[in-house]
Amino acid sequence: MNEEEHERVREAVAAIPAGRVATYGDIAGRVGLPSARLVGRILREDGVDLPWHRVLRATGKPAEHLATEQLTLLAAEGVIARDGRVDLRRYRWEGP
DNA sequence: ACTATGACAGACG
DNA sequence: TCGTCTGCCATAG
Repeated sequence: MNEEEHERVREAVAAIPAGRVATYGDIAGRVGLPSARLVGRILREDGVDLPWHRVLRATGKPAEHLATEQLTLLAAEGVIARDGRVDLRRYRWEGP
């Protein structure tokens, strides 16, 4: 991993509008990373100061250890979760 | 060099 | 729709 990619991932995440969400895979594809796992790794490192809570799994469920807080933050922006799962068809951000 | 470990995703039954 | 299995790829030990 190089700084170049970290930087683009941060931009991509920062670009997600409030009230919308994206999946790890969406971000990976958008910045050209080969695996969605890498996005999670990057957010684990410098996710601080970014709207990381707008990034979910492809299933609409957040990562286990973050579930509670992440869903709270999303709810505060109007993103409602059903049974701990967000409706991607409705909130997914497809870019500008 | 090898194995285990994840903020993951897609295929399958 | 859900649980499981397999592929994924950088890191750590």
